[in-house]
Amino acid sequence: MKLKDLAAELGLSQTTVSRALNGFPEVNEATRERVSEAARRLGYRANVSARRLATGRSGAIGVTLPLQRSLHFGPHTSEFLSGISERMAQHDIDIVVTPIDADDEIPVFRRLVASKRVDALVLSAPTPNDERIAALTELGMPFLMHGRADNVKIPHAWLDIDNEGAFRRATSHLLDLGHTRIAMINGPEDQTFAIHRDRGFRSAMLARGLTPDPQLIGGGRFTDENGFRLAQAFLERRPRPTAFLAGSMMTALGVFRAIRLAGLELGKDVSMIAHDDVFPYLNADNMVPSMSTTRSSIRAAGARIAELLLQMQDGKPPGSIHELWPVELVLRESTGPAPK
Amino acid sequence: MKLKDLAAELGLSQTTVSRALNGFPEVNEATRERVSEAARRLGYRANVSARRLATGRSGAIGVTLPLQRSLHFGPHTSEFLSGISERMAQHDIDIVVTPIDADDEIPVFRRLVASKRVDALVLSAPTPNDERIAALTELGMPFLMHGRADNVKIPHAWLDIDNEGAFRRATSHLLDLGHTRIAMINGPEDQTFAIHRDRGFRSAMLARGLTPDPQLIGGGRFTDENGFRLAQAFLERRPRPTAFLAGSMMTALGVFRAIRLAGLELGKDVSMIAHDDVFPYLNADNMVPSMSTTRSSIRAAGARIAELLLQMQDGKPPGSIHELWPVELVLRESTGPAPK
DNA sequence: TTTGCTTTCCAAATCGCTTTGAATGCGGCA
DNA sequence: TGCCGCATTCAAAGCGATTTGGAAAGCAAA
Repeated sequence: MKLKDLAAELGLSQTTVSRALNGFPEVNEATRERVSEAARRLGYRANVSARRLATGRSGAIGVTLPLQRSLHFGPHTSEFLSGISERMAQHDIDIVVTPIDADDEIPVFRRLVASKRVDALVLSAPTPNDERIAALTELGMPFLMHGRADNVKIPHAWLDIDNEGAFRRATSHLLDLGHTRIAMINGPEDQTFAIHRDRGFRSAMLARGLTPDPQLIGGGRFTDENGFRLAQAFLERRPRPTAFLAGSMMTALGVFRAIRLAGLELGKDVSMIAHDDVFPYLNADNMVPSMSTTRSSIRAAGARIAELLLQMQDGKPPGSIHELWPVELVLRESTGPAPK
Repeated sequence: MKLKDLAAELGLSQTTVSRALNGFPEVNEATRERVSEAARRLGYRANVSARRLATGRSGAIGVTLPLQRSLHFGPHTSEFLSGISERMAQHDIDIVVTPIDADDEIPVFRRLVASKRVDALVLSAPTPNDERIAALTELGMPFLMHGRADNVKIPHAWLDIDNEGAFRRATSHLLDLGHTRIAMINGPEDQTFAIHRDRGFRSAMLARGLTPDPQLIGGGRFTDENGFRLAQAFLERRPRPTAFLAGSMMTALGVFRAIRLAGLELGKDVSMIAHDDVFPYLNADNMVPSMSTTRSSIRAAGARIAELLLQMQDGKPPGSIHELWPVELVLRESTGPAPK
């Protein structure tokens, strides 16, 4: 069943049928109704390839799946994709996942652009001087950055959460509770979100006249293993830290284990605040003790990114799209007053 | 830069250029070389929409992202997608993720088919009488099931892991260690993989003349919360179970917590074997105690599925594609002899 | 009746590729 | 010389939509 058939069936021209279905004003309402009804009845759907060729737009947006970085992007993927795709499906826009080696991103972009495979891209995990921004801008490929690159002057769209503010507040709270030896288990050092968190942590400490102990700061992948190793090392220092900041729920699990293994009790001997991206399968509320977190739904971010991309397609200039989301601080049982 | 331009640049016809680039035999090697060189130099890439329209194939395969089921599919997504997409990228085939409400899958399939958006689909999480199989077969849309539907006679392609065998072996091993009160924390009861695991568990028990205690069997989502709740309830029974089988690493985390909270030691007072899909961010080896697992890489499954889909596109009949992967039993510290 | 607008619909061009069917050049053979 | 077969190359016809530039019909005003 193609447009031609449908038009023949209705005794109308392809033009009219096409316009009727695509909501053009110059077609009689009665005709439009008749056309839609027939389309529904006969199960007609426009061949997307043909439409894409004719309109010059691919009707798809690309989401890069960084293979190397997948170690820390991993568990986030499904939530993020769900958020984006649910919204896009309503607009009949495809989500194409494109695996990318961190090594040769730019050539891949070049190919994507040349083949007109996607109308826009969603990038993740920016570094401070992220060179992808310049590359894509030059190639004329619209994109939205999930996160922020710090030092890039080129105007571009981004959506980020307030990592710095979140960790400043979390740190301040721990300081309020009397903790002074606070350990920080951050993410990969080259990522801006980790840098921002570090900045928030430090500024809160400095505001109280405290200097963060570099021996109590670690970074790396968001794996439980990494959390465990770092926490274990930190706990061996004397005086030992009385509180932990963890960059993700995965690392928090590892820290948790290290604390227990050291014979300490979380929420009493040691406090912890972890960042929570709100995974449905790993709930901070249901841990024992329940985990205090800085919370921001990555799924919601995905949905919003979809919305913003749609606006960009409608002509909204990328340079005007900057969203910085506040992060909730949710206090639960894993934080308590510093032991005397 | 389009085909026409490239052809003009070279002083050749579009036909020849197209054939040269697509590896047809009837073009002179010298010409082909000249064409490829020019294409490379000028950064030519075929417009995918045009190609798709001309060939009638979409050059994309769809991966359904079940929104409801995402609770247990969630953490697997990125690994699975990476596996598929890495392989497909080499063939210039897009991976389109399609969010699907469990409620109205069939209409979505119908639309997918009508719009010729994808050439094939990957389905996940089958139920015993999975009605998607009949629907897609009728619609003429090729697909590959990740998992198996039990009672469906229609020939179709699938790749599954030997859940029954895995859990039979795991159970047998626990029995060998002297455990007889074994608790089982399975997945969602309507899913075949959960049913198969249950079957493996029961058959191993029955083979030793033991009847599984229905009070020690639970199912549900693969969340740490669910694992925790069920394990806690099971541990309150008397006599209490001395061993656990957990359906996923997420539930295992919950079970772990419940065991600890009950003042018991994993690997000594209580044993556990969990199923491990090999997430890079949650490593059974690095837990304390390290976790004995039934292990099967979901990423490898994704890669293989991509391979099989390619074979299907080359004409291999779906009914001939059935792969049942063995599952490793990896013994670590979480399993020990049953306490006296 | 003619003219000038709307409203509604249409024929044909176009998007950039693949593919069919035919043409060209050339050496070999009768 | 003339014909055949082979290796190459080409012109043009699709693929199925959108879109441009009218055209026909209906109606009001001149």
